[in-house]
Amino acid sequence: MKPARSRAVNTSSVNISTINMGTVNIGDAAKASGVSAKMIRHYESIGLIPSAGRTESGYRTYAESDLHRLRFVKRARTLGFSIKEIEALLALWGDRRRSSAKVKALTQKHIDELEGKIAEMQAMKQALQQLAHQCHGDDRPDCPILDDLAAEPNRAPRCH
Amino acid sequence: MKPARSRAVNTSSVNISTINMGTVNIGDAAKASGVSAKMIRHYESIGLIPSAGRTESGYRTYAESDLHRLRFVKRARTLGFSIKEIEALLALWGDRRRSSAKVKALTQKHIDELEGKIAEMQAMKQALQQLAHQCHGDDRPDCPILDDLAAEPNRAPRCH
DNA sequence: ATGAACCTTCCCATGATGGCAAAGTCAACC
DNA sequence: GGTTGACTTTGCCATCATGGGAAGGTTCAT
Repeated sequence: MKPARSRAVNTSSVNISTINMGTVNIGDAAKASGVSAKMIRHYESIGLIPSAGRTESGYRTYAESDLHRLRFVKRARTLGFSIKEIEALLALWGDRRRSSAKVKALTQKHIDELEGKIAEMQAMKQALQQLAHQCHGDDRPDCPILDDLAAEPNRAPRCH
Repeated sequence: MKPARSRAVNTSSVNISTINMGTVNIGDAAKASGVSAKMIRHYESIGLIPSAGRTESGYRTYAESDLHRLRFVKRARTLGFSIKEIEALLALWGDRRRSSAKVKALTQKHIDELEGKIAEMQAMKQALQQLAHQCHGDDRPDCPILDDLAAEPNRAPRCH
C-alpha cells in the first residue's frame, strides 16, 4: 500500500483530509498506555479492543478514548486479570446499566485464584527453605535437598 | 514396525529374548511416577531424561532406575523447579563429586524467585481487596473497581 | 536524496501441559 | 482363529501472554 500522505497529527499543524486531531501512532499509544505496540496489535487481533483507525497509508491511529481503553487494559493486566476477564471488565465498563455486583464478583473470583496460587507457592517455598536449611552448602556431596528429591514417596516422610 | 513379539514383563512370566525383568510400559511408568505418559515422552524428546529402552515392537520400557529418575523429576516439578533447573539438579544428582553448595545455591535462587512472585501476587491481592471492599456490590452501577481501572494514572492516587 | 525512525504483516519461540487422530500391538476371551 | 478392548506409537494443534525478527513501506528532517 502506498497512497497519498496523511499523518496522524500530534502537533498543532492542521490536516485537511481527515479530522484526526490529537490522534497518535501506535508507538506513542504504547508509550502513553504502557502497553507495547506488539501487544496493542495483538489485542486488536483477538478482539479485545476495537480495530484502530488507519491513516491513508495504513498506519494505525489512536484517539484519546483509545488510549483510555488501553490504560484500562494495562491496569487490569497489572492487577493480574486475564484477557478473558478483562474482556468482561471492558464490557461492564461500557455498560451504563451494569450492576457493581458483577464487577465485584469477578474481582473476588480473581482474588480467590490469586490466593490459591499464593498458597501453593508458599508451600513450595516453605518446603524448600526447610531443605535448604538442612543442607550444609559446602564442598561435601551430602545433600538433603537431593535426598528429598530422590526419596521414595512412600517410605521417607515428606511431612516437613 | 511390526516385528516379533516381546513385551515388557511386569508379571512373573519369563521372557527369553531380552532380560527385561521388572521393566514396565509407559502407562505403568506414568502411574508409578505421577508424570503423565505424555510428559514422559516430552521429557525424553527434550533430553531431560535419556531415551527409554524399547521392546522389539517399539514400546518404551522403563526399569526401576528410570522410575526413580521420573519420580525425582516429578518431585522437583511439584516444588516448582523449571525444566532447566531440574536438568541441573539431575546432573548434580548423578555427580558423586558434587558439592552440596551448588545444590543449595540453585535452591536458594529458586526460593528467591518464588518470593518475588509471591510478593507480586500479594500486592495484586492487596490492591484488589482494597477495591472490592470499597465496592457496594449491589445493583447500582457505581463501582470503585472500574473507576480505578479507568483512572488516569497521574491524577488519581493509586496508593492504597 | 539519503538516512533514521517509524510503521506494516507474517512467522516463530517461549514453558509446561493437554487433546485428538490414525495407526500399530498386546492379551484375553470365545 | 478372530474379535475386542486397552494399551502404545507418532504427529500436529492448542493453550496464555509476550517477545523477536525479517522484509518491506512511510514519514520526516537533514
